[in-house]
Amino acid sequence: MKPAERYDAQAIERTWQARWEADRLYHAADGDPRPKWYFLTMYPYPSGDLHIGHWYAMAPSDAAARYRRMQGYNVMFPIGFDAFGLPAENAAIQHDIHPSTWTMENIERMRRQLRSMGAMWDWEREIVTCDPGYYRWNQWFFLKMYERGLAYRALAPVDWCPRDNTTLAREQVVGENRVCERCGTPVIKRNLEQWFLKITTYAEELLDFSGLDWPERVRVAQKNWIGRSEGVEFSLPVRDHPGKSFAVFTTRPDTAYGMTFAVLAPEHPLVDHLTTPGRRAEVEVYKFKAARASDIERLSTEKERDGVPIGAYAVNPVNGEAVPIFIADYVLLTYGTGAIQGVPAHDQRDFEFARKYSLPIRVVIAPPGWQGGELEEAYLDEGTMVNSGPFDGLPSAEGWQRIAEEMETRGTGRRKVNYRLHDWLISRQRYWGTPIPIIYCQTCGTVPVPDEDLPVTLPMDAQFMPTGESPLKSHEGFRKTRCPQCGGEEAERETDTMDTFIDSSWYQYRYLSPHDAARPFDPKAGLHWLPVDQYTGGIEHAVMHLLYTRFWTKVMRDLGLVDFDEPMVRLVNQGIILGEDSEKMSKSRGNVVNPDDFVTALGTDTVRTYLMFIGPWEGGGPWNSRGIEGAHRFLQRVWALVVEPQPEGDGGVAASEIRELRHRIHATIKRVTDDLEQFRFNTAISALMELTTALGRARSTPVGRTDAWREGVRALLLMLAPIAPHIAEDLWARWGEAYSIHQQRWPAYDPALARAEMITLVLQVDGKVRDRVQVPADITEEDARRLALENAKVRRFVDGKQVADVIVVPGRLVNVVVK
RNA sequence: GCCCAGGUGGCGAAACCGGCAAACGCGCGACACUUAAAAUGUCGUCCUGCGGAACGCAGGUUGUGGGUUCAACUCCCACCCUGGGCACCA
Repeated sequence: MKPAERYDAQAIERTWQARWEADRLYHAADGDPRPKWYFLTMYPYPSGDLHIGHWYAMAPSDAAARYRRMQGYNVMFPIGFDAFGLPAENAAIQHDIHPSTWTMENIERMRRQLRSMGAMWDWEREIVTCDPGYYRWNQWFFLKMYERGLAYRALAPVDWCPRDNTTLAREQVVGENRVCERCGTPVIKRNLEQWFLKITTYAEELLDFSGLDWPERVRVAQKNWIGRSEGVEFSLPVRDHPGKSFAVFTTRPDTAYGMTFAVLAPEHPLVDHLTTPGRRAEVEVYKFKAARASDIERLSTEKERDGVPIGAYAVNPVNGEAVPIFIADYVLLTYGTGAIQGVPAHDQRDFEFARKYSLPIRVVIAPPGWQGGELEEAYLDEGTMVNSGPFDGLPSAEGWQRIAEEMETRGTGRRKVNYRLHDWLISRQRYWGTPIPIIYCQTCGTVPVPDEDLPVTLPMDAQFMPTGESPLKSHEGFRKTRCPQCGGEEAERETDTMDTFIDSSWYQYRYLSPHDAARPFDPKAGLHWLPVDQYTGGIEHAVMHLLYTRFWTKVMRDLGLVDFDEPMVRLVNQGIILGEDSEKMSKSRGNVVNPDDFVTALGTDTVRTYLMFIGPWEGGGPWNSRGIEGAHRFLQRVWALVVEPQPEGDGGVAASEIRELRHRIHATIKRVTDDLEQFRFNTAISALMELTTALGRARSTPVGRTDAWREGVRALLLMLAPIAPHIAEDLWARWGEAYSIHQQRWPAYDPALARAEMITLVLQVDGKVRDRVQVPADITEEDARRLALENAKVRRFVDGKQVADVIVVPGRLVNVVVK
């Protein structure tokens, strides 16, 4: 007997990765006759190094894709890089390196690290979004939307650092007093002309998830984000200002008689017109304060409500009463009409506001048993209408409809569905992004860049240091241009760039034909591959990215580019991998796990196996450096099973022993198959561990020299292949099977063998376990009952008492109920 | 404040439809192999009490308190705690 070879993960992994790549093993051809399966995992941002979080997202995705492939599908599993964005620009400013250089160097490093994972990515389809060949299609889509009126320009506030003279992203505003992260200057709001995409056009359709196999939590988050509500929008004339009025939206028109004040958002355009001279100073101070606060601050319930009267009065259209107009920061310009009716008796916020400023609180919906006393808090439920003129005595639900009708008849209001969702603001005052393909001409106005002039390329020699403007604005060569319509010289390009969520809204289509110069994707390839069958990625993208890509696909459908409504049929979101201290990994906490260290020490297959074994994928959880040893030991035990010389020996094997082993094998195949279907990698691996132990025990007995045992090893390797692809491939070759294990069919189980012949029947008395007996699986109810009643241990607890009932659960237990 | 997810041994977890709570792994302990150690293998390992003890026997245990049921980690009600998200949404 020669000594067995040791498991040398590094050598095996290097060898097989090179071979797979040379053989283009994972290239997914468009014309393949097998059924297609488009498996997409969210592409990474090239931040520098492949983080353990990337591994946690991608290794199990790869295993699931490999499993699908073994099920007989032609699987496409592409990869690329989300290469535009703020971090590159920050790195550039800090380290005086060009964002492009920084990004491309990171991509190069991450490609190497990604390859070390041994995933079945089809690198021939790689995309990099900062490549003009990619982002020209961002521009093309933008222009299509512009043509159809889905892209428009409007004033919108941004967070602004008055010292650096620059727009700040939310993450660049820090601390409770909201200062610029670079210079510490308090941030203010500034209105800029910016581009929007009309996602609200699709609000109703985006609420429809039928036909989508998406997690409940994502559907709920998107529903809440869209925030549909039904109500009435009506107009309030302003007293002493003929012709002036403003609209309010309410979901409670039934409370209209209870309005005792009105509130405008501090940013409301009418505020300046209506404020009386005596109120102006106080109003200005309040407006400034509101502009300093973040929405989250303004919306905090901890904070006391405050506001300022502007000196003007609005007339309640239902009863002609004049009520004071306030501004208050709890009213947001971006929701509804940016103005509300103040009904303190029936809205808690208005109630607190009215208390603070001693405004009347008029009950118009009587709570049950109400005697006309003062309320302690707003009454929000339905009730009987009072103090409401002709509507007194009506149930409020009916009053809702009657008042709405009356407003519509008189032309002062109309029923309306309102959404919380705003249009998508896509302008960024940044350098490192897709230029917006628009030209402003002194003569022709806003002119789209003609198709043949695309792409509008991002100049590499721009000054991207913070100077106070969009970096492209100071690049004369870029900014100054000729009008494509009139040829005039007095034309300038748009200098803002696009939100990077645009890149990721349609990248799944670009993978189909990443080098196509004539169109965003090849429709023939699209017919074969689309839509995406399975999408995986982090739960943090539950709303924005996943809503934008749904919107984008609906627009593409309306442009005739695709013939389906939803981009991804199935979605699974993994949880977050935490540091060993169960805290979020961060450099400042010092709990960041570097996957490269473990890959070097134990091998990729061990890291992959451990990440999948650690717990349910959708839950996330803490990393444990000790626990990974267990995964490594498991792979070593599989290794030993195949590689170590088999002990010689003789001896008869009973048919029942063979049946027992084969039962184990087939039951395991069933379990692992079911688990992988549902992304339950942890329990799949524990089933494989149990099978490995069983095969290891049988190995040194006569059963270890039977076909049944060899069938078990073969099945074990096949089932291990998606999880630990290198060791499975290597052992497959050593076992004498033909290359490659990754082109084999997933093992099938025989249902008859997967079923157990004997089961453990649990015998209970009053729900307490008193004995367990081995019985044939097909024992009759009658036999089970008799067995229980005759059982000595059961009788000890039954004797002397009366049996009230005997419950038999076939195949599981018998419960004898006494008394 | 609201919404979502979750709370099970020393730790990560399992229990799929209401039917054996703790599979699998980590850690720990004992033993085997070894001159020794590492590695590997075997056995043990939720808590309490009673056994000299292998084997046992009895009771208890899934954040807390109730409820439904022959039977509850699982369903219902109330509460506490943790994590994530957010919108005072008129």
